[in-house]
Amino acid sequence: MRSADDDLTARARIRNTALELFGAEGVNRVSLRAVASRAGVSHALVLHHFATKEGLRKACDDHVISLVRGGPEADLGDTAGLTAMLEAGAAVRRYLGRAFLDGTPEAAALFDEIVEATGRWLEEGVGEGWVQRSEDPRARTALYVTWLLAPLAFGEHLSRALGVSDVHDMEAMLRFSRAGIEIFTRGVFADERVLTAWDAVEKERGAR
Amino acid sequence: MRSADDDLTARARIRNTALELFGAEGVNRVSLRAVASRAGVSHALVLHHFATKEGLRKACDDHVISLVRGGPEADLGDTAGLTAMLEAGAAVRRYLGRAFLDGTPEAAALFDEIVEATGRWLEEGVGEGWVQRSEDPRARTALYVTWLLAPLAFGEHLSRALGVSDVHDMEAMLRFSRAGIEIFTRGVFADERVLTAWDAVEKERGAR
DNA sequence: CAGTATGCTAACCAAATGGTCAGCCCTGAG
DNA sequence: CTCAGGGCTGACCATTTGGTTAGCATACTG
Repeated sequence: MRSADDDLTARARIRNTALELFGAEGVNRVSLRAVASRAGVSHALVLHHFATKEGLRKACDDHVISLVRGGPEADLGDTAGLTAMLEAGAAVRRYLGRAFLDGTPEAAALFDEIVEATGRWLEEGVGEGWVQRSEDPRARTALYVTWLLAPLAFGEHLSRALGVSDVHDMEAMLRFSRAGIEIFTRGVFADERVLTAWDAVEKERGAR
Repeated sequence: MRSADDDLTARARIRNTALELFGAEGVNRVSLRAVASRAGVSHALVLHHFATKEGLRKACDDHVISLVRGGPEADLGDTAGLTAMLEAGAAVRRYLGRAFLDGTPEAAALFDEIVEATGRWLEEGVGEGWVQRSEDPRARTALYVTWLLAPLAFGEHLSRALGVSDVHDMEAMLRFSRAGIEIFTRGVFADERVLTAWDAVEKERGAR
């Protein structure tokens, strides 16, 4: 890993280091000096290349997003981004989770983009009959995407619940993606009683 | 709101203010001085009551968790915590989302507790026939809980996708919970082809 | 009344942070 | 060779941060 890094320009090395640290600790818990020292450069060089800390963060955002966008398969359709997320390295995934949570404009744009693509994909599926019709397609799409991305944010807890040591362990990821597809395919509830109950609650709320 | 706060002890007022700010901005982006000034006290008083910033954070954790645990209905079963989350105020929800993301020990314990309760509930449902049988019950439970909590972390993006202005708008929450229950009840996919495709991919991966 | 705990504050402190600046070193062009 | 420009650094700076301390006021208790 370090030997591979040696080939990179200092600028790229700094960005990669920042990506890693930001993803692991959160942007504002990581100082420029920490990034610099871990990248083996002076902290002034970081500013020299990225002007401000915000500039560095944005560079990370752009890099990660380009990785996700221009992934192996150009088409976001198929499994709607999930594959790209799966393929991305652990550091990138961690960073993405933070970015969505911190609500940077770049992350928001990416989210919206994924929602839009997924919306089209689901709609297409409805037309072709392999996706259920929804009573609120827009909400369903948004929630579907949120759920796909949820493990990025809850990875730590998820892995603990599965009894896996490493948060972004590949085996664990495969396991819960499988569980997710199972839910998306067969649902969780075997009959409509929860749905009915919920509708009753809402009706009562409306009457109140 | 402010008039209601006037009745509280300064200690409680500080905690509530911190809860609000921490939830909105993230713990480490909020200074003790910011909390103090917003609560209308000196920053030294904050330390006087909570000793350290970490102490304040822990007090917030404990408070929020006790709110969630000892909610209206003592039994976490039914809708498995979702109701409690719905009933909790926006500030509390925001804070909870941050807490899960920051991975504090208290949040982790709460998560595990919810997973356990939900696991029992789903198992019971399987026994009684109103919950689908799963091929990996543990993974399903973990994912189910993660998905229930996901809106806490992705609220901002979710509301944007729904075209709602306020992140924790009640109407929006009702709308996507309904969409969620719809998915849990009927699934998303109308046939098993995605599941089958996924299994094929994994088999190929295993062969590799 | 004396004494003492408690809520509270102003002033202060050391450390760390993001950012600036002057200048070194090295390569590549004239 | 010269010299210009980019990569890179050490030293410096203002600001903010979490945390400490001494002390004030008020209220309860003997």
